[in-house]
Formats: sequence, C-alpha cells, structure tokens
Amino acid sequence: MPKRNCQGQGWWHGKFRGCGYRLTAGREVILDILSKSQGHLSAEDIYMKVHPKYPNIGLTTIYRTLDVLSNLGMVYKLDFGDGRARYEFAEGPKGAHHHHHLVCTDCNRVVDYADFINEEIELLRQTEKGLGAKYNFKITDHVIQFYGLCGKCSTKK
Amino acid sequence: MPKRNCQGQGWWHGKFRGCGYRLTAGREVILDILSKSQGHLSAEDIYMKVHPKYPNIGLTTIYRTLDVLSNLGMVYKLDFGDGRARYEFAEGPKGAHHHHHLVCTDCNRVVDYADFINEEIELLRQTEKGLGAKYNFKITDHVIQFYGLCGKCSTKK
DNA sequence: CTCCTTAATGAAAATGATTTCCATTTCTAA
DNA sequence: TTAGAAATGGAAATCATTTTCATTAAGGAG
Repeated sequence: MPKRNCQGQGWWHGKFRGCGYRLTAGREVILDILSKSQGHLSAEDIYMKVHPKYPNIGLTTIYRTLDVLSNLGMVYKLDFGDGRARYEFAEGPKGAHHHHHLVCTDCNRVVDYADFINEEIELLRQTEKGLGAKYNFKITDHVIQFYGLCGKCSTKK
Repeated sequence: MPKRNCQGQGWWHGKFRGCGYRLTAGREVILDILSKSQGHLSAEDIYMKVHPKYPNIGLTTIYRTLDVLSNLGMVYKLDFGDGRARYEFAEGPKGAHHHHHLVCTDCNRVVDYADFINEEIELLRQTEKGLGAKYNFKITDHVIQFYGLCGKCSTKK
C-alpha cells in the first residue's frame, strides 16, 4: 500500500508514473468518467457509470483509485455530511480552485457558488495565516459550507 | 418516533415538557455530563462517562437522547470528518454561539478559535444573505473548518 | 393515589459506507 | 524472460449509527 506524498509537481499526464503509480486501464476509465461528469459523484455513482462498460472493475477498485487520485490532487474528496463522500475532478493544480457549497439538508442538492468568493478567499487567507501562527498549525485545507432548505424543499412543507 | 420541531422558544427547564418530550432520568444524566464537560464528546465518550454511574443506560439511548437534544437546540452536533459525530453543549439559544474549528488531520485534535471571528461573522452574514436570495435557499447553518497539522504532528514526521 | 395511554428504553440485529484480506493477475525494470 | 512490486476483485471485516421489538416507566386523567 503505497503512501507517497506527491502533490504539486507537474500536471496530469506523467503524474502517475512520476509518483510511482501505474496508470492502469481501470484508473483511466475512472478518471475519464470523473473528468466528463459535472457535479459531485459518490463512489457508487462512479461504479454505476463504469460498470456497464467495464463490468470487471469492482467497487473496491473505485475506492482505491479515488484514494490515489485524491492523494495526487487530481480529485477533491468532499463531505456534505450525509455519510457518503463525493468526488470532484480537479480542473487544475491543487489550491487553484475553491469549492464552497450550499447544501439542502432535505433533498441533499448541492450548489457550487462563486459569489462572494473573492472576499471569502481574502478573509480565509488572512485567517489561515493568523490561526496557523497563533496555534502553530500547518493549515492545508478548509471547508466552508452553508446548510439550509432549497426553494422546493422549503415550500413543500 | 416524535418529529417535533420546537426550536427557539423558552430555554432549558420546561423545554422538554413544552415540546412534548419526557424529562427522564437518562436524559438528565446525559445533559448533566454534557453541560459539565468541556470540548467535543462523541456518543461513545458520553457513554463511557455515563456508564460507571448508570450502567443500565445503553448506547442506543445515548444516541436517541443526543438526537432529541440536538433537535431542541440544546446541543450542537459537529462533524470533523473522521466518521464520528461530536456533541457540544449549547450554552445559550441557538445561533448565539459560533463554533469554528481548526482540526489536526493527524491526531484529530480540535481547536475552537475565536480569533477573526468578528470579521468572519460579518462576512458570513453578508454571504448568507446574498446566497439565500440568489439561490432561493433558507440558510439555517454553516460550517467553517480549517484542516492541517498541529505543531506536534508536523514535527514528528 | 391509581390507571392508562404513549413515549422511552435496552439488547440484539440490521444497515451501509468504507476497508481489509488474500489469492491472483499485471506491470516494469533489469 | 523473469523476479519483485503493484494492482485487482470478491468476500469478509469494520464501525458508527439505526432499527426492531418486547418491556418499562412517565405523567395526565379520573
């Protein structure tokens, strides 16, 4: 079980090899699905999309591959608090993309928002710096999420 | 299984009765433990503290009680991404207290921070308002968490 | 104070996402 | 080609949380 830490080097092609991972058929398929899908897919969502074409790729491999991709920074692993992780293809090098979400606690719909992002990022940068110094933390990531009821769910009650 | 929504009324005593819940011995014990403990306890942590004195209170009851308390707004349910929920006694009415955290991804230590809180809260207020209007969401909660390595964990590597 | 309805309880079983095990297959570098 | 390391899939294991179900207890009515 390799535990390499190989983030922030080159990009995409050759990244696997460069980090000592093998770019297998299964991994390419999963990466392909992810790069073509919009939104946030669970491991099982991915399995469902992969299975019809490649029935010999098991759910275990999906999980393992997602773990590798996440380590490589090619995929973000997201937690919306409903007990199942979601994965999102990373369009560029880690850190370039901010993923802030608005989650409906009733239907689990997720909105990726980009509004207010600039102010947020600026505040985050400062806070991260300040907190890191004060509490001696090496901060690597953050989560900002708003929870509530979406239009449909709040009217249907 | 009652599903009452009874937040934001009176406070503490009489809250149970007022919402149609019974104030049982088990619930009082759990509430007592929570109010006296500093920090974030998991269901099992609470079970461990309760069990010596009240060995007849089962883990199931802990879970059920935490659910009720959380519904009543007397306890916050927190998710630090390690697959087990933590609970924190709510010192006052819901919304009065902001709980922002700094989490070590290695040892799971959690720092509650209050620095930068004012700027954060102000930005949150604006963002919440703006997002709620734009995406027609009734926003009720938010999560802000920073992840990284604490001093100990980043040096021991 | 006692009765009665209904909520609350505990133990054990079920759930469901994720991991681990292990025997087999596939790469890859020499 | 060939040995050694990685990757794989299926089944079994994990582990926090929930559900089931038969039993107990709370608390309002009388």
